[in-house]
Amino acid sequence: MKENEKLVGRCPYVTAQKVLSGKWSLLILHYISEKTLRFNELQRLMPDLTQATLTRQLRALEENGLILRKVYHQVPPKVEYSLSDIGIEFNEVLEKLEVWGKKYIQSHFQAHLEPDI
Amino acid sequence: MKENEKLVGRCPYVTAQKVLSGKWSLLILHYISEKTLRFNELQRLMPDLTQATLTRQLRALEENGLILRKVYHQVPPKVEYSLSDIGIEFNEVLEKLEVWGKKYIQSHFQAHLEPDI
DNA sequence: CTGCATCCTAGAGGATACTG
DNA sequence: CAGTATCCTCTAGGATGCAG
Repeated sequence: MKENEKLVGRCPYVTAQKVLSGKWSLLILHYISEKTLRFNELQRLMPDLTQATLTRQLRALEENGLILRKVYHQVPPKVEYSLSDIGIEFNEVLEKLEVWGKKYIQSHFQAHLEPDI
Repeated sequence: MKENEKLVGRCPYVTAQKVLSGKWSLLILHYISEKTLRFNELQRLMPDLTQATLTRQLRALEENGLILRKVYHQVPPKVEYSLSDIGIEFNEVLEKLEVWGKKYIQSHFQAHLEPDI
């Protein structure tokens, strides 16, 4: 689980893989890319994550420099998440990924399902 | 670890995340996208994976329909890996990802290191 | 509202040895 | 050459409860 560490920071693919390893990272980035969001807004958008997990994923993305965390010191607390510069650049990837993901779903899940989320 | 299963096949991001969850999947796809490769060629390109791990990653990519596995029944055996149709389409993502990954590395790893792999 | 602390489990992936 | 078969460790992430 640690043998690719030496490639992080050198190989763009290994580095990207590492940064995006969170199970929900792509979805979170997608939502935040559309609009700055508060913690509970993200929760409502993704009811399948627990609070603890959402927190961890957000921390990881923040530590990796993809998102910004702005805290309003007030009661009750308010925290907003937005994309960093490099996070904004990731939109290019996200767009291609969405297109590809839809094609993939079309070709692998032929059943009629509810619309995308 | 199973709570996003219901979104696989519906949400392109969750689906993509799942398909690409292997630690080496992006790198493997990158190499195969350039050229059909044999098992031992992949091994030599990525000396950090053990045989067992490489096999598992390839199996996963094959099961997810991204790569093709062609077996030549001869002695010694010969197996070639190449991209499937949907795998070829993934090149669009890969290209953007590589560009972004390099930018990310530039902005986060300022030290002078050996060239990319 | 936005977390952190704790516990727990599944499974990814590394190491090593063996095989048709 | 291209794998299996084991074993073992580690950590991501789910569940739940508490807190400023």
